[in-house]
This record gives sequence, C-alpha cells and structure tokens, in this order.
Amino acid sequence: MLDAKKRASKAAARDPARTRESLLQAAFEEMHKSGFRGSDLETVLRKVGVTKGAMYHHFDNKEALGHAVVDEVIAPIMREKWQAPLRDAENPIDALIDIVEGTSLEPEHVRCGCPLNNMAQEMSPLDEGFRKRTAKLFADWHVAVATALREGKGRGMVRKDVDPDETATFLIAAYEGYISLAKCFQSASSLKAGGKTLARYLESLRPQSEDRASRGRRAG
Amino acid sequence: MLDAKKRASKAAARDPARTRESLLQAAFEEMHKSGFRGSDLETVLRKVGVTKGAMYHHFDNKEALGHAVVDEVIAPIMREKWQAPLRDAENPIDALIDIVEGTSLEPEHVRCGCPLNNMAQEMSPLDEGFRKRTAKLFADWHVAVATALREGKGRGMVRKDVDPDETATFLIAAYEGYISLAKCFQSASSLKAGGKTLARYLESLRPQSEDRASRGRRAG
DNA sequence: CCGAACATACATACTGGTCGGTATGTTGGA
DNA sequence: TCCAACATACCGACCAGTATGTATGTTCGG
Repeated sequence: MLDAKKRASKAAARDPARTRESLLQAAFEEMHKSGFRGSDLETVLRKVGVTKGAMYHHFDNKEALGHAVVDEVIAPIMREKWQAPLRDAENPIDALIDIVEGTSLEPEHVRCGCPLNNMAQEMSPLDEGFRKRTAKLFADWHVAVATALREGKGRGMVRKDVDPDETATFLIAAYEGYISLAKCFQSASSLKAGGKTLARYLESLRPQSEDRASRGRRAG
Repeated sequence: MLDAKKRASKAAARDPARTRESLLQAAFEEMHKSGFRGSDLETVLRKVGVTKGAMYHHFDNKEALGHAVVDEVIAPIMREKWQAPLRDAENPIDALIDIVEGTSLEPEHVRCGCPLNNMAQEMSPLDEGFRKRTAKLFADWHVAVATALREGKGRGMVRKDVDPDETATFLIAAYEGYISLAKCFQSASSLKAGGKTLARYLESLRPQSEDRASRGRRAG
C-alpha cells in the first residue's frame, strides 16, 4: 500500500537522498564541462528539476557543493577505475595497461579532460579545501598504483629494479599530461597514441623484457 | 633636447608601447595566479597604475587581452626556455636535462603551475581562440623537442631506436604532469623529484648508456 | 615658425547583466 | 503537529563593458 502509493502518486515524492544525489551528479557534469567557477548553479537546478531551496537545503553554498562533488562523485570514479581493478588483479602491469588503454576516447570526454585534474588545477591555488581534497585523491591514486607494483614485484611480475613510488608518480604524471594535451588539441587519436606509449612503457617494466626481445638471456 | 624633456618631465609621459607592455605583463601575472576568469581587470589596472580608458584603448575586451597574453607573453617565455636552448645546443639530451632540471622551484611558481597549461586547461573547452593559440604553442614546443632529438640522432648523440615525435610528446606530457601534481601538492620537492626522474629517462636515450654504466664499451 | 585641426592616449563615472546567496512561504511525512 | 524538504521571490555584490570628458602629441596650411 505504502509502496504503491509512493510509486503512483508522482514522479518522486520526497526522496531527499535521491535529490541530493541528483544534485551532485548534475553539479559534477556542469563542473566537468565548465569548471567550478564557470558552472552556473541555476543550470544545475534546471537539469535536476528542483529549485534553489532544495540545493541550499542540502548544501551550505557553492563551495560546499563543489567539495561534495570531489568527495562523493570524483573519488568513487577514481576508485572504480584504478583502485578496484588494481586490487583484484594478480598482474599489476596487465591491469595498468587495461586501465590506461581503456580510457574513454569519446569526443566529449576528450574535450573535458580529467575531472580530478581539472578541479585540482583550477582550484588548488584558490581554495585550500579543494586543494586538500584533490591532493588526497592523487595520493590515494599513487598509493594504489605503487602498492600494486610493489606486490607485483613480490610475485615476480615486475622487474626488481623498478621503484614502485617513483614509477607510480611517473605514470600518473604522464597519464594526466597526455589527457591535458588531448584536451587542448581536441584529439582522441593523440590520446590513444599516448595510451599506447604508456602501454609500451609498462611492458618494459616486466622482467627480462629486453633480453627476450633482442638477444639471449642474462640475470641482473 | 627632446630626449631630455621626455626623461625629465614626469615618470612616463605618453609611452603607449610601454603602457601596453605593462598591461600585458600585469595581466599575465594576474591570470597566472587566478586563471583567466578569476582575474579581475581592475586589479590589473591598479597594479599598472592606469585606468580602464587605457586598457580598452589598447585591447578590445578581456578576451582580446587574454589572447594577447598568450601570444606576446607566454609564447616568448616558452621560446626562451625551450626553443632557444635546443636550437643552440649540440647535444639535445644535455640541453633537455638542463631545461627540465632548471625549472623554477620557487613556492610561487610551484603554486601557480605552468602558465601555458593553466590557460589551455581552463579555456580550451570554452573559447576556440584560446584553444587554438595554446595548441599552437604546444605544437611549437613539440616541434622544437622532436627536431632537436632528430638532429641529435644524426650526430650520434641519441639512440637510433628513439622515435623523436613520440619521445617529444612523452616528455612534454610527463613534464606538464609533474608540474600539475606539484601545483596541487604545493610541493617543490616532488617537482624536483619529477625533474630527476625525467633526467634519468633522458639519460636512457643516450647511445650505449647501459654498457657504459655497468661494463666496458662496445660499438652497437 | 606658429597655431588651428585632428588623432591618439588616456581618465572618470556610470550602467547593466550575471549569479551566488537569502528571506520567507508551502507541502509532505512520521 | 512539528520538522524536514522543498518552492518562490528577491536582494546585492561583483565586474566587464560603455559613454564621455580631457590632455597630449602630430600634421599641415599660412
């Protein structure tokens, strides 16, 4: 009875959790396209179909909404794309190649770039709240990659001379750099080429890769 | 007589070229710190010591000022830091290492990041004028690095199996990525570490690097 | 050589749109 | 019946852009 009433009455009768989630998602998309300062709250509200009363009920102000977007939208995206596959994978190099080459090449995504890096670059110098949050996400990302490489070394799937921390930072930096360049050039093909370059770099981290390729074998 | 009069009369009596240059420089600094949209024109004017009449005499609007900043301030910075040393150098790897490790570690610079990348990331999705200009600067940068590597190969200073275009893009992407991370972390030391990683990568592009390091020498 | 006429190079004061934020009213549900 | 969960209407600051005034060089006829 109650369920039926809820379903039948209107589209969504008083579902605050859902309202909040819709606001976050719409705000994320707006901020991803136009940046934090460039995003218009009324555009967000129109997309969701609520008014300012709703949004200022759930969030103190625009800044708080932005912080929540980082914490509750961008962070899960990163965890889903990087942390989860790396945790489940036995071979980190295979997983990393899959992730890197699995990066979306859709024009919209290429045009907009990486939401985490966008937010970090725009807001880090201006708002300490944004800076700390985005820095935390970068740090978590780094830990995930470095840990996977370290454990992969233990399983003999990564060269012994690889420094997990340094390599993780290198990978993240290059990956973000490629996305940034592709965003500016509006070029999916250049992003794809960058992914392939990174994949080759990752291949070079496997044990005995160069021996197998050119000459015999030798222990180092 | 004329010169003396000009010098003696006031601080700066009607020097439009100088006024324009001052506006560009101040606008660059503002935009470097606060981004294009975050920068306040009146702050720029206060810094220069002129009023809106002056600025709207030299520039049609804020957008035109921004475009001029890219063309006449950022472009020369890039040329001075990358193109010029690479053109003069005999060994591109030496030059590239010098450039990368010569990147400023001053807190202000670390905080603000790369002016070219900042502008590109903020404005590329929003303004085609900015996008084309910044893309051109990235392209010129790429050409400079790739050309230097190609010619270095001809002189036997770069490994034969190095792809100049791919390597140039890789270097630029990783370099910008490190600067972006350092900006978010507000960490000069991490930027320095990134520079060292890149320097080691560049060392690996020299012919017979691994032979020289571990054992004797051998032609290959 | 001179000064009227004109263009350049600014200064001052104001406008207007945008947009974040608020004050207040209304409705639904436990 | 009380409070959360919204809607509506409005405010006000910020800031790019404009309208207009003014002073400084420059040109050119006499």
